[in-house]
Amino acid sequence: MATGRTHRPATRSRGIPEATVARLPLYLRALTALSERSVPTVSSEELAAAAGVNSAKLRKDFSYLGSYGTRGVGYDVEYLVYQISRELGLTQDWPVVIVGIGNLGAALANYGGFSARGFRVAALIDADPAMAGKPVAGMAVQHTDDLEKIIEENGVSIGVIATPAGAAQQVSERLIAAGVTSILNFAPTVLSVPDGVDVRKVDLSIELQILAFHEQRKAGEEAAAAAAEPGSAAGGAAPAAAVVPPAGRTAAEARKGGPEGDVPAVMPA
Amino acid sequence: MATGRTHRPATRSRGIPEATVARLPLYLRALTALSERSVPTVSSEELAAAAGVNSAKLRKDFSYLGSYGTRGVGYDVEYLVYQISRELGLTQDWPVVIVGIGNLGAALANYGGFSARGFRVAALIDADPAMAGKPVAGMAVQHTDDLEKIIEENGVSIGVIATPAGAAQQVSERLIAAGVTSILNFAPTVLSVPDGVDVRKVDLSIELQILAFHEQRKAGEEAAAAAAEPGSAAGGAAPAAAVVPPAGRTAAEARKGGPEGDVPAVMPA
DNA sequence: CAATCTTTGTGCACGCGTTCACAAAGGCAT
DNA sequence: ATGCCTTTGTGAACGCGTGCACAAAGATTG
Repeated sequence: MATGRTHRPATRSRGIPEATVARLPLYLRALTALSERSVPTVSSEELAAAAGVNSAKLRKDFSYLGSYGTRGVGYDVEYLVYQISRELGLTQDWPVVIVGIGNLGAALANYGGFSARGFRVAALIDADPAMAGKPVAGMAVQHTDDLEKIIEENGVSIGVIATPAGAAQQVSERLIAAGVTSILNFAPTVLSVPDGVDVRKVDLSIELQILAFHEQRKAGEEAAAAAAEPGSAAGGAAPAAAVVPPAGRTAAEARKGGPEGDVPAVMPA
Repeated sequence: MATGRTHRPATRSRGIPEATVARLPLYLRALTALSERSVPTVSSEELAAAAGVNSAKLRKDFSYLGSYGTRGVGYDVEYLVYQISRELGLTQDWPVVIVGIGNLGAALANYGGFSARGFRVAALIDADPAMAGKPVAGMAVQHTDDLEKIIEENGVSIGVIATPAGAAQQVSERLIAAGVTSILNFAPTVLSVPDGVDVRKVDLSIELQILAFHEQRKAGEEAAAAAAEPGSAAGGAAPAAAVVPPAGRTAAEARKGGPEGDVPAVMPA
């Protein structure tokens, strides 16, 4: 979603499209489930359904990895699990540090999804001296002062930032200076990082806002449809305070008409 | 990222590209920061830098909303904040429910990002009877039995799923049946939902795996570079257990060669 | 009022990702 | 061994998103 830069064209061969890489974990999860049920083989159609994608897309994705299927039969589940794991680099151990042990950081530390699949939480780091030494998820929280030492001693190359927004940029700089080259950022800020460092962003607030947009659009369409056909019921859920704008062009007008004084102070932070 | 279907072409006019919608919250955040600093206007260049995007892209994004800028000057911050808020539907109140009050659910309930920006946590719901009544983030957890009632009474149209993977599909079905039309899914599962329901997915494990892929690729390139120029230092961070594969074509060979017996049991769940 | 300078809004081209549709490949039954 | 049937792997077309580059628009200065 938010990888800082396009990856340098060097070593362009072997280039697996970014979109494909993003789907490999999905396939892997579906395959793991099949593997646990001892299913020996799957067709692209079945696996695609399980992963929630188009079967043609899945086949094309796999074609970037090599020719792993058997025509007329499908894919060997175990073999594919191994190949994708290897491709994603999950056959090796990835120590990660979590910086910022607040609500979210603690939840992440406790989250099973980390420890599974080759990721090992090497350290929990927080700037609050009161947190230092306190156990979270069975591990003592360490102070930010030791960040560099921790990174280097554990050979950490992946960092997770769960600090408040204000601290995130500085933390990222320290992580990077200490050797981290991949960052998963939960803080609601845009991190600016040097080339060669990958940043992925997880932002709850943004996701919700995108949903709100679609929600509003649905409500608008529904209102328009209801206006056209007033007899029918309201359909889905009625929005709470359905301040549905007159549903239509009103955007383009109004603008520039009112002075800037009419702008209500919208939302705190 | 994971919106189920392309949105129906009906009411295609006004159609703001999905990619643009996804960036609007970013712009809004940057604008809000400027607004707090009482900055009256911004150029596309400045704002783009703050949001971490290309300025041409930003201008094109804004052009979908209308012509809100003043040539030679830039954009009026307050006015733009209002316009984007309205476009995203943030001028109205969106009650949300969080289902699954475990580690993550509790952290989400406490997370400030929800209450800000027009989203109000209407209820916390959990299937564990022992949780019922317990206060989390200053709010009593309610039992799943009352899910439908809660949704309807509060006019909730956005649901957040933070349950274990096994429960997610069923929860989503109940939410949808009760009237929810947008879901933010934190459970590591593919939800299958009817048309007209938007699903967005946040999956920590997937994000980490994507980072691992790039990490591995960087390590491989670095090893290749080091091989070519053995005198230089290792550059960035040395991967922990650098089981760097012979760095090259090895993928295409080996396959089909070994029997399926050599596949190690990779990762638990 | 005219000239200059800044910044927007957008036409255009390019590249990536998705999807269709089908030939090639392999298993399986007869 | 031969033919049929299933499923893969991929060529090709299409559409979306991105970024360049520039003309139009407005402010500002003399």
